[in-house]
Amino acid sequence: MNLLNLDSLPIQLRNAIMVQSLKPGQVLYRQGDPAGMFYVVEAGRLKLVRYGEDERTTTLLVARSGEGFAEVALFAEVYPCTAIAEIASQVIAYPKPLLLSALRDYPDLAEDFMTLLVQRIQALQIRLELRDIRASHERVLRYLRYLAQPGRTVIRFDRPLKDIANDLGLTPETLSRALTRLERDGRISRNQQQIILHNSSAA
Amino acid sequence: MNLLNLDSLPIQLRNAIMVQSLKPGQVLYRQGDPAGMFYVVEAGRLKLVRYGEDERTTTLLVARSGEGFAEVALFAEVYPCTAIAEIASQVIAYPKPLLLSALRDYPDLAEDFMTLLVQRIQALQIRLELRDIRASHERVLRYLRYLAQPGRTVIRFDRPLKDIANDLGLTPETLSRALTRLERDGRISRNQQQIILHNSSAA
DNA sequence: CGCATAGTTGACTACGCTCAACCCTGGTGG
DNA sequence: CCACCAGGGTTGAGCGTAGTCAACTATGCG
Repeated sequence: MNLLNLDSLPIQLRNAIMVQSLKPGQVLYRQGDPAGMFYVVEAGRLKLVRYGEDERTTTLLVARSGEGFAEVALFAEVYPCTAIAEIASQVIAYPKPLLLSALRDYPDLAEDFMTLLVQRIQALQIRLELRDIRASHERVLRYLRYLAQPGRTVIRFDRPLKDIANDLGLTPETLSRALTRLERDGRISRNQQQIILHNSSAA
Repeated sequence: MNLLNLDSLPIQLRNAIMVQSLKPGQVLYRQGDPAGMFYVVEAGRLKLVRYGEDERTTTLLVARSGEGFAEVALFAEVYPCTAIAEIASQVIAYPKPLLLSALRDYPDLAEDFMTLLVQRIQALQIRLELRDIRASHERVLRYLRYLAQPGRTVIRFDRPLKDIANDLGLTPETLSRALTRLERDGRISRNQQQIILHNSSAA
């Protein structure tokens, strides 16, 4: 039983899910809206952002095809962040009360969900750890190594560098300079959208 | 049923728990050790730190009396961080396989555990959001407001400022200067270990 | 073809880090 | 009981680096 595998779900939950299509830039739900659904990305890409005061925005998560999000909403009254489609996307919506009762009734499903939560925790911890690296080029390098699949050394960004800069807590200019510096120092190579890591223990 | 309330636990789990005492500075488990236990702080205070390369350390969590930790270990082979007692402490240890099977058997317990995981996610998100605030004094102010109980305006630190500085991604010097600046600007007052927030919507 | 946006590069600024000295407190031992 | 010491906290001076603002290029889309 798996949240991402529709056929494996209990029938009453399976029957209650809905599919929703989103245009690029479309908002799925807003920070502060009553929390009614849990979502899984069927296709496309969404981002979850929190708006602080004075224009600052923090991207809490980028959810890609096959990934779930809004898990926090199951245990809260309102959504703590805003979900926006970065590109055209389809999402599957699970009504909160039904999913909650399914989690009570099916330990397999609950275990699956807990695994999701734990992975989320680990991802956040890694991002936090990244922020402790002061030097921008070192931070970027660590980020790249984290992105690279173990063993592989090539990375292709599927979203604008300026968004990645924001995730890393840098300005686009600083990220750009960090990348050129890493290239100058021979730590990476770049051709068009592709980045190749060099000579390093890819963590 | 509640993880933190021993009497509410199923009997086979209740019988398996162990209490352990720790001296200040003592290590409970180390990053990389095989993950065998989940813990709850009975008394005292522990910190969970990750060691990066070149001396950097990230404090992932400070667990106080009544709080659980090492939840990630239930879904991993090894502990991803090191747990150290900051002061003399007692912890309750739950053997991983027993707790896992209890989570399967008792939906109430599982729900309780999921709530814990979600709270952890939210806390990490808040810390990440804090890091997006560049100006040190604004970051510190937000942190203070976050620490203050809703409605209350007085904060008492129970651990050294240098540790707090590290949590905030600042040096002790910068934190010190940020606090004096906030005081100079009338945003806070200080007397000995106590800080009072002023004139603000305490978020 | 023109516009909007992303990315890059440059010059300047500003803020946090580093290193250093100093104060203060608490603990220890003579 | 006091002298000494260790560690935390504060303050100062100087430096380095990321941010800011600006100009310019490249790319994609209408």
